[in-house]
Amino acid sequence: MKNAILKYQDVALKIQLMIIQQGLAKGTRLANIEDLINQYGVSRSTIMKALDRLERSGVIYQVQGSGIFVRQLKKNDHLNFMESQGFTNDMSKLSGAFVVYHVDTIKPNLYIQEHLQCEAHDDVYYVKRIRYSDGKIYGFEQSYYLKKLVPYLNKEIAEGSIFTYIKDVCGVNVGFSDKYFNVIKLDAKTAGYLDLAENDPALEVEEVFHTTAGEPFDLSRVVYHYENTKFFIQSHLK
Amino acid sequence: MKNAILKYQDVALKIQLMIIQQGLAKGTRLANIEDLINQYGVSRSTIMKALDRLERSGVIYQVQGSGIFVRQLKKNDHLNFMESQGFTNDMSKLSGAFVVYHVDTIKPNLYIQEHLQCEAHDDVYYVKRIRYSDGKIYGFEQSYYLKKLVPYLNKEIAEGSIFTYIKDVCGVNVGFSDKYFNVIKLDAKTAGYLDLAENDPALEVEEVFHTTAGEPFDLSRVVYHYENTKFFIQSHLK
DNA sequence: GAGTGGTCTAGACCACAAC
DNA sequence: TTGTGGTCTAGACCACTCC
Repeated sequence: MKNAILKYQDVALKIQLMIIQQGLAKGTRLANIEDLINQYGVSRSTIMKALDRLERSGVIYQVQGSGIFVRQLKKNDHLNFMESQGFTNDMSKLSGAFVVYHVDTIKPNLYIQEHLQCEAHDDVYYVKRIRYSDGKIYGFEQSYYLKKLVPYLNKEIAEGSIFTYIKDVCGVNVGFSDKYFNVIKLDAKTAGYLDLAENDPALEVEEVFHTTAGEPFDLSRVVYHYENTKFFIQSHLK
Repeated sequence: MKNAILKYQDVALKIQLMIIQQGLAKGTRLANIEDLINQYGVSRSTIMKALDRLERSGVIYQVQGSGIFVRQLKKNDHLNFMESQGFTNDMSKLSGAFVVYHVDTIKPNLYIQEHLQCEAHDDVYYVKRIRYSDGKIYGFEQSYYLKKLVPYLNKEIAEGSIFTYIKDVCGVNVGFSDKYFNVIKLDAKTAGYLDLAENDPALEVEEVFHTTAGEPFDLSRVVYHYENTKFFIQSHLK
């Protein structure tokens, strides 16, 4: 038995739902903290924590001495770069699918060993696939999963959300990730996968995912199609 | 008189400093919360808030039931994509400089009006400049600042950190930003600024900065040199 | 000055990890 | 079972905005 409902998560969810359902426009002022306390029957700190979460996820912004306001500008044609997990992210809403080329068990080379903090004899799942959506190619992914933490994987699973599987079935708790990215000119082979020409531009993203316990379990490299993918990040500098 | 030292900021800073000064490696366990409370003479909540900040900025990670550990993997050749403000960001450490082409007062077109939520008659500063560092071109920036909030700007100021100026001199409190980006093929003109060829790849980042009060004050478009810039983000999915 | 968000405290209790 | 981080409370007081 895990995941008891935390009050601040519950409150955050309800406030967000309320904003969406009522279709509140950007800049709309919400109830003040005192009212929220009474409305949800929780302590001030709990409300503050809920609001903190909503603020960091870009739903609201708080202005000291003034109020709490709706932020909310969702560009549906842009991918949320912070919430992309390996590949699955927002696109789950779309009608997309994967074409899976490989799901193999391999021995990691030095580069993979270093990033996954494992030994040469440890088994690693190698997944190679392409993400489609609405008939468009979004990107080409090569991923390495530590078998120690992800004991089983096959083509069928890789045709859906691997992360959902990893979390729900393997019981892996995803904690944090390091994301490195840069722009490249495509080589002939990768261009072929993306249905683009050699030397066409692309965004190359390499990411290492860690469990909440700090163990790396997935090294992922995604090359995104430059015409079919746009990204956004809502950041908070306060 | 503003910016009284907040305890949680102070504690966060001291812990981070300690990690750096002692050169603690990734995975090193820190003192437990009880000890931190005694060590810094503050309440549990204050410690927790300090740790929360450090966790979100990628310095540490906390594992329930186990401890607090150093995260810290700074790739110095990568720019922190979350902390890049218009342009200034981490590079401030470098020996870099700007070449400023324009600092003009203009009337905003419809596109700018919409993003800065202003009227056609409002004055806007238009800044066009290039970022150099170690003899390399990092990127080409075009920025629009609302004169209402940034009453003065000139070429000399634009040769340094505009954001530092805006914060310290104009008293603008930077709150949050919306960042949109994608990969493009360079047009001839922009390629010229970056010392690249037409159709070479580039990362195009458009960002709208808001004050803590939620007012947009800067619309910025930066095109980064694909060979000279790499980025990283340390994210927290918990 | 009234109203609103932000900081800080002390302490109870819960959830998870390691032994 | 013990230790450790995480949640939640009630309440005092501070900092800022707006009238």
